[in-house]
Amino acid sequence: MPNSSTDLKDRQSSPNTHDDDGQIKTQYSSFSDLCELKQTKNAVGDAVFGFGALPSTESLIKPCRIYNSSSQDINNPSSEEYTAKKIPSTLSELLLRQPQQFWPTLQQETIVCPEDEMLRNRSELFSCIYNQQKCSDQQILATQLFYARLFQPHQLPETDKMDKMNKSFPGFTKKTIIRQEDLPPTPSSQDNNNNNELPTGDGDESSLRYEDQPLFDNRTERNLLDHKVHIDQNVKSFKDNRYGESYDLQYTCEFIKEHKNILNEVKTGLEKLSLLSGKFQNNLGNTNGIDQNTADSALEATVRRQLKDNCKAIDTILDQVKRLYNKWTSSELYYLRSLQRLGLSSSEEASHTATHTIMALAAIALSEESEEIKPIDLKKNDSKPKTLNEIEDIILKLASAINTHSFYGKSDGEDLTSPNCIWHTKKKNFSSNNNKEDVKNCTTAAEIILEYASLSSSENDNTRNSPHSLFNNTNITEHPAFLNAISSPSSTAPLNCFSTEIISGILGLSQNRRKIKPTDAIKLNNLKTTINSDQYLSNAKTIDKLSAIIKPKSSVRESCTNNMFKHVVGSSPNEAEILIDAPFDLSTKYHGTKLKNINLDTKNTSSNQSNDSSKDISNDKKKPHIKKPLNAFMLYMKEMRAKVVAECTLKESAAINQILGRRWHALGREEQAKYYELARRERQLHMQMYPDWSSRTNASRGKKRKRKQDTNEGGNNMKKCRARFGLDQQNQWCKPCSPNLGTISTVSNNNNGGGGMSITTSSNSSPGAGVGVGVVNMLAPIVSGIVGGAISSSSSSSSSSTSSSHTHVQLMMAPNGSNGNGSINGIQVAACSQQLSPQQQAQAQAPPTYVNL
DNA sequence: GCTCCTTTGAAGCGG
DNA sequence: CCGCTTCAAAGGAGC
Repeated sequence: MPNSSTDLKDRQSSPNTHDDDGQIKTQYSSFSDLCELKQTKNAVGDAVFGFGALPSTESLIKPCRIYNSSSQDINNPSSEEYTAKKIPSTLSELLLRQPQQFWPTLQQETIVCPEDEMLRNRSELFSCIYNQQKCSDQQILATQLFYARLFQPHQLPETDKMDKMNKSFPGFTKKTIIRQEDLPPTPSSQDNNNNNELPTGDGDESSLRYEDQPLFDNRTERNLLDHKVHIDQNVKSFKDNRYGESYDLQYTCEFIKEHKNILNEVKTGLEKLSLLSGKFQNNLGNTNGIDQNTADSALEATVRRQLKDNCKAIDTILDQVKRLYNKWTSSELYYLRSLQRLGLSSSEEASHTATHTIMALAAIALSEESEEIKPIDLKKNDSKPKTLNEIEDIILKLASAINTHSFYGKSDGEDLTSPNCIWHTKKKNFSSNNNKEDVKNCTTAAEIILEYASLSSSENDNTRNSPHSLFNNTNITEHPAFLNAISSPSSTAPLNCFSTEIISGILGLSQNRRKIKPTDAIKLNNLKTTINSDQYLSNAKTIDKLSAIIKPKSSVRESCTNNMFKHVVGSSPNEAEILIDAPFDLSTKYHGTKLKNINLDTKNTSSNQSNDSSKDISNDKKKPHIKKPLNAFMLYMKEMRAKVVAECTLKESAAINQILGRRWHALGREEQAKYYELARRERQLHMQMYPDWSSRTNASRGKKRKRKQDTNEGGNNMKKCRARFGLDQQNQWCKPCSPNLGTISTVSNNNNGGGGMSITTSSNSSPGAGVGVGVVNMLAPIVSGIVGGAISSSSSSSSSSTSSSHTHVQLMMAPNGSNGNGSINGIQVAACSQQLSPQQQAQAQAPPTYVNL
């Protein structure tokens, strides 16, 4: 196996080796190492990955071949070596075949140094993913960045980590991703919202020069700079973290997102470039007839030929970029879904670094396995494409293995003697950190309860008397949820969900978070989770006993155990219906803030332990709130918000959302379709998890019932434009909002009525306090009616408002054609309603003027 | 600490 | 079926 004995630490000192083909084979564990390798000549690649050329489509799309071998026998199917070292056709095949080969568990008693093994295994997987691909040096660098980022933190002690990151990331941001001197000369200094000064082209002599014409305009550069800022912010967030642990997961998620963002930017840039090239070609063709000069014609012919070639090259690259984007999208999806299935959160507070790392790696590696994205030409040659669940199962299996390993492993400096207490594994901060507060926090009532439960559970199984046998590979504790729970520091883990997972893991209830159905599509069978009825009963008794003990104690225990035990007990076939309300916050799929909130809520209650009287009341109130699945736009917003925030100075979400709304409409159909598909999956998953849930469930709880009565007029008008444009863009406020500025917007009396132009209005028919959420999408006739004076509140809730709605209309071009909803014929109208004074109403009825077109 | 703002889309409800 | 309302996310701002 290639590099099987290579340690990442070694690689830091000798960063690169080459295989027979001269390809970079090893990994770079610091970004500065990567920077040294930078010899880019390809501006496109630089724009994509900061320092490398685009990977070829084939190299990144095709399934990874494992274990190149020079042996002749390896190619002979009849040979023993072939059998032993048979090259799996795909990475997933390899992963499925023998996970222990990569992530050995303690069952393999030959393990002497789990840390070394882990590092080796990681590097092996890495090799599996990329070594066999025909990548040039530059091509592989980009992905190496990702892996270096993933690998590095685990190898370094806490203090070294910080130093290393401090050293590596600035180098990374300056030299690799952005490296301003590497940016192509800028024709003109373009200001941007981040006030980044672009280089004027006269960089230092050591800077690398592009041989080719820069393919990207200033905007791309600006985006790259924004990207740099974003990275810097991430670094800052890393530094802010007390323990230097959380950045890992954060980066795992954000790195994928960053890849996607950059690819998206590149795609946009390429599309523009393609367009410009086409125009140039056309212009060239037009002038051809005018200029009869032979020499010029010959030159034009040459130029035209080259332009044609360039266009072809651009299209090819564009195709590659799109495929890469899909790949990363799939990776992200697999990763997040796998996290979700383990009950883990992508929040920064989660710190199952090893688990997340391997899951991210596996997700990336398997991103080609999906039938949906696998190119046709590859489908016929390779093994059967994996379904989403199959891919996730592979990831979970790997996570299971790595968790078993890391639990005992020395990756964090703990010794090999197994911990007696699963909550204080010496991992992370509890024993090594002197922060007493942490120790105090980790010893919550819930943890004690769970520990007791786990011990009780283990007592029921004689095979789990010894620490090692406790985590026998075939017993229930192999369940990744359980393992993850174990490997996570309980002071930072989200208590409710996390605890539920643990209890379920103890009980061997692999799918505790939702009602178990025979038709359940999610399969965890290959996790070898075993449940027997005796075990269940004994554990159920334990839980009952615990509940009895705990209940009178405190509200925190009430709140902590309420959910946990409800689900555990509810997992009984007889009581499965209790699971209907099993709490699972879908928001954990994409970021853990909600999970964190849950956790915080729980902890808050813990500070109020004396409040026994409110126990019953809180018990009733503790009904879980299952949120709606995100729709396509919401998914888009989540993904793009950070980018928009980085690009502009606007702070308020309302304004950001407006921009996002416009961008959403400006999005191509294909792009939108991607989010629609994602949203569809979300809904399906949500339906699977909560078959009995409906949005009415939430509504009936009366959590946030909106007031329907409208308000005293004017009260919130100021707020509207302020929300839209922000305080620093008051010149864009409408007249009612800003009497001094009075840039009254367009009052458009277009009577298209849905004919040639579609008008999307965001109008609160009764602006003011009450109808905050009552944003109504009105169609063109309504707007026309409003503007034309036939003013009637389109919303049923605005009866008391005596003043008319003024529609603030903005026309903007939508690059895509008609989509039948938001924009037709490329024109889109965004409108916001405002309360108008009588004068303004008169103005509103004046002949239309069009602005902002 | 709660609510509003703002966006789009999905779902539920009433007519 | 149509139209309206609510709620998903986000975070600054106002109360």
